[in-house]
Amino acid sequence: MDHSNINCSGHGAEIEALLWRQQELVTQLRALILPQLHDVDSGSAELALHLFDDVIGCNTSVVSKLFSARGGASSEPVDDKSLVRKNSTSTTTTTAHDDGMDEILEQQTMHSRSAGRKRRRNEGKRSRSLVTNVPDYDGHQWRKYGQKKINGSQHARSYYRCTFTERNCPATKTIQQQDKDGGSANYSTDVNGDEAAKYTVVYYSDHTCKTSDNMSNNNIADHQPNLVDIDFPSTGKTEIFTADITEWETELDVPALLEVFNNSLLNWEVIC
DNA sequence: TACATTTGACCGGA
DNA sequence: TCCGGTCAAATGTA
Repeated sequence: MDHSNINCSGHGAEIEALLWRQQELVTQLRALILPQLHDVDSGSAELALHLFDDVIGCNTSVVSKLFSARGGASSEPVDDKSLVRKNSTSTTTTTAHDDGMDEILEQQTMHSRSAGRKRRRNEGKRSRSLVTNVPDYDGHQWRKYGQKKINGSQHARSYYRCTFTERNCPATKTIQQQDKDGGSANYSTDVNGDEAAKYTVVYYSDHTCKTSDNMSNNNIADHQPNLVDIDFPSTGKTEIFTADITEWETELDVPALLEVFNNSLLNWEVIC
């Protein structure tokens, strides 16, 4: 891509938004395909997961490289609070009590608690928010570590972290079902005409566990991808991509998949 | 028995 | 003081 052709001051924001939209759609496609693919061939599912993550990673890099020169004005959907959070060094001072043993025990308790606590909140972490009907399966393994009733919301928010925290994977996510009375726009209808609940999913940080976990369990040597030719009419070129689709392409009903994408059931939104 | 989930308490930022 | 994110003991489950 010729970066010089991108006018960041003009259409930059629009291009950036489109790139993020693309990324969210790929994420959506991943969530849609992987569960089906996993039932057919877990090996292919793992490879597809890796490919999807690579695509998303490439997209993120493109956005970062193209717009990093805009003085940090990237519209990457990060947590707003992180932008206004000051770099405070103040610490909470413990009120001094003179209650002998009780105070010592209390201080020890307080110390052990605070020492065990890691950095609070998701300040400074990258975040990506989206709305989906299928919040659970996104190709990663999550462990729920909390649930909280949120003010003004009918449903509690669930907190998840990556199962592989022992590998220092910092990825976390929150899932919150959208309120039903917030208008029909927040609810889509499924194939039966029933209202399908929509969930706001916010991902924090990136997975650092996937390469060691997902790929190590599969014999990549036995999983040689096939080459796929894709024509680009705009450039007149034919690019060769690697993909392993022969094993599952017959299992997936592609026309139905496209129809689903046109259906409001998968009306994803990007929350910036 | 090991691992996952639930849930009330704790903590820190606003 | 309120609110939301996290901790960790209790509980559930395979």
